[in-house]
Amino acid sequence: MTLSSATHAPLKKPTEAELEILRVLWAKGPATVRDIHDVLSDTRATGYTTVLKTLQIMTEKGLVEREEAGKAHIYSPAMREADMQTQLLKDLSEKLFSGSPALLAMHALSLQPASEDELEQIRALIAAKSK
Amino acid sequence: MTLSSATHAPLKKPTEAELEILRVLWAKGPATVRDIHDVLSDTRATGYTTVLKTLQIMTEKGLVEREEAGKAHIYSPAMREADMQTQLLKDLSEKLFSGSPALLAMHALSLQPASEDELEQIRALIAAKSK
DNA sequence: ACGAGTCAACGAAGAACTTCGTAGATCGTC
DNA sequence: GACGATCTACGAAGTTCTTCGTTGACTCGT
Repeated sequence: MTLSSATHAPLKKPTEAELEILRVLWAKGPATVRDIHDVLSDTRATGYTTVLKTLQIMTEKGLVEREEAGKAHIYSPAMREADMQTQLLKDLSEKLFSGSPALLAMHALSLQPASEDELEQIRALIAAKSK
Repeated sequence: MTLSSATHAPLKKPTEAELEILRVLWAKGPATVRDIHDVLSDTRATGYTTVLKTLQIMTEKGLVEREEAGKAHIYSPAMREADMQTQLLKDLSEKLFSGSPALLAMHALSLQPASEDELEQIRALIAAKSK
């Protein structure tokens, strides 16, 4: 008995193409297929109906929500960017860092020169955590 | 003109099933199909030939290397776990953290209570960076 | 040397993902 | 009210991923 209310979709991991669309929506806010396609076609060659189809699938999956006002539908992300970040970080930490976000964070820190600002923020975070 | 030498495969992102197999190889070292299947079938129902087929594909992709000594072949990961961690972290940071591993790290740190040991290591890391 | 067990190779089927062509509905303008 | 532009919906094709059944080869013990 798989119960999942109509209001809350059971959250699914987005595919590559879906994530690209979500990024546009997070950056620009609610948008039509045309809006999204215009942004995406700056970077890569992509057909209008391809974007449309993907958005239809994303609606079924519950990744976006659609307002059907007027002729062109308006799409919004169903999840905040921060929540998606959390979800994918947890996923990656489970698959590749023994389920430890801290280990993951350490590896990420060792990757790149962080700015002094960033380092300061991290210090603050740690200070707060160690109490 | 796609040139790619026979020796160095151009490294490809592993799929879910492939990553599971790699995790076994990183944990146990070089192993046969039987070894890997035994480990995996503890967790989930999976057929022997499924594992075999996946390993054959992974060999083509250059994700694993195969030594054909005796009857059963012996597979090893083509990439160290740390390098895969780096690769996937960079990928995620580009897709979802404006290309900033530091931002990613901060988000990861905010996810979970880290142990005092971990916090100490992170402090050390930061100290080294800010010099 | 025969039979049971184990192995790699192959092919095929089904699912998910990506792409896009075509058709039909709708809106604005003249 | 008809034309052109724009939109959604639908379906189909191609690719990748996952799964596994079957086949033929090899090995070991008797």
